[in-house]
Amino acid sequence: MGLREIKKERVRKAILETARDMFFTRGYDETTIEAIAQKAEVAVGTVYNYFDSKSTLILAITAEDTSKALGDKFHIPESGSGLDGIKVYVNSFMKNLSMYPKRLLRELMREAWRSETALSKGIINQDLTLLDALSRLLRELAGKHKLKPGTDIEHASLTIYGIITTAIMWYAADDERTSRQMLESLEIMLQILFRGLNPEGGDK
Amino acid sequence: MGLREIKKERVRKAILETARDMFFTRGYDETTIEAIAQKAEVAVGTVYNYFDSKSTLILAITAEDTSKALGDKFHIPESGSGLDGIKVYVNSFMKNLSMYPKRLLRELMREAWRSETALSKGIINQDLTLLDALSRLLRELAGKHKLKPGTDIEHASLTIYGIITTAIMWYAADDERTSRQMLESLEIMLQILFRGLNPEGGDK
DNA sequence: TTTTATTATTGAATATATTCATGTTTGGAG
DNA sequence: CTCCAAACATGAATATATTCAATAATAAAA
Repeated sequence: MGLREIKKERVRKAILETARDMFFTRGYDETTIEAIAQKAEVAVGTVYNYFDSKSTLILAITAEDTSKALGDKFHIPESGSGLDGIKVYVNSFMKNLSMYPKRLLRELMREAWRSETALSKGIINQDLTLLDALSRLLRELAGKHKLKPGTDIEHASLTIYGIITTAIMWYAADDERTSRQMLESLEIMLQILFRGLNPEGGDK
Repeated sequence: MGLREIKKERVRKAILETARDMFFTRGYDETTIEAIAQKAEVAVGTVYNYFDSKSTLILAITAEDTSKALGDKFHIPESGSGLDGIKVYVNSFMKNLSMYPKRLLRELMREAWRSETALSKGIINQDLTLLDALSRLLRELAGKHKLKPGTDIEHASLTIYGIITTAIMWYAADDERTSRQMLESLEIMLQILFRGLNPEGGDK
């Protein structure tokens, strides 16, 4: 790696860390690009050489966090129902989330919808990691006969994903709501999903 | 109503309709407040006398649509499962949504997260209508013994709400996805929810 | 009708993300 | 070592949401 590359890495990291710091303490809206540039000791234009936009910056920061949080730790307990398997997984995801100030979480939700084609970037993309992990998990559960046979795995993952997303959204939207409360209602919703809503208990 | 009131109504309506028009044709980001003001024949400042911000404008417009769409038409078919009841309801909600250009939908999702306390305004608020309607619906279904006894109605509504929201988000995020596809996968997800994921078919 | 107070309108001023023409640095070729 | 092209950095210029002090219109009082 030449000097040029090294410098580039250094500058990139400086911008990223500075931005992260300021976003977490002051919030996204209150942090101007100019302030970031100043603290990172580069020009405004330089920030834009490294990141297409302010929202790219925050997305880059959080994407890194997410992939770290989801990366390793998900073990399915040998005993226990499918629900237990999911819960273990979801917990580490949520623990990561609760590190974020709510304000920032909201600003993040907002910015995630910014990219012209949201699918390729934005929140959806970050969530592809989650969705993917979920479907791997479900497939594994199905293999262990812990899922109703014939279940459409892709859609089941998407359903769980939707439930998780909803829990997060309500958590983020309401300053009063604690992460414990979020986890509790998430658990109830997952229970409902596993039990089903039909009265007979069977297929119907 | 004095002249003042009448004028006020007229101006408000002019701004709203002009904005609606431009948002739908050019998109939110491409429509400047100045352009709206010009077309509505008022000054920029006047727009701000009526609406706190640009995002307030789009939210006002869509909130109106939503409440219209949800207002009346939801009949629960006498025969049929609980799932059928939900589907009828969800369909009119979705029909309304598919009137929006995707671009605008995305911009809307974004702006909905803007208000400082998202719960009191924003998307969550619009959705309170939906959520409320869902829980009334579920309560009615429970009364008719079309729901598994002992189900936590509030959380069940929230679960369905989450599934709907997810379907909408994926629809909005992906230009390729048709509203038919959205409805199809929504239906599958609801089916999964009603059947449950546990293998035994029962409570477990 | 004239005067006064309240309410509404106005557009220039402000703040900030983003662009871009210009200048500077770097790694390597001769 | 000198010079060149490519890569990088810079900050003034641009665009646009939002604010606000000044002006105008309206309703009520005299």
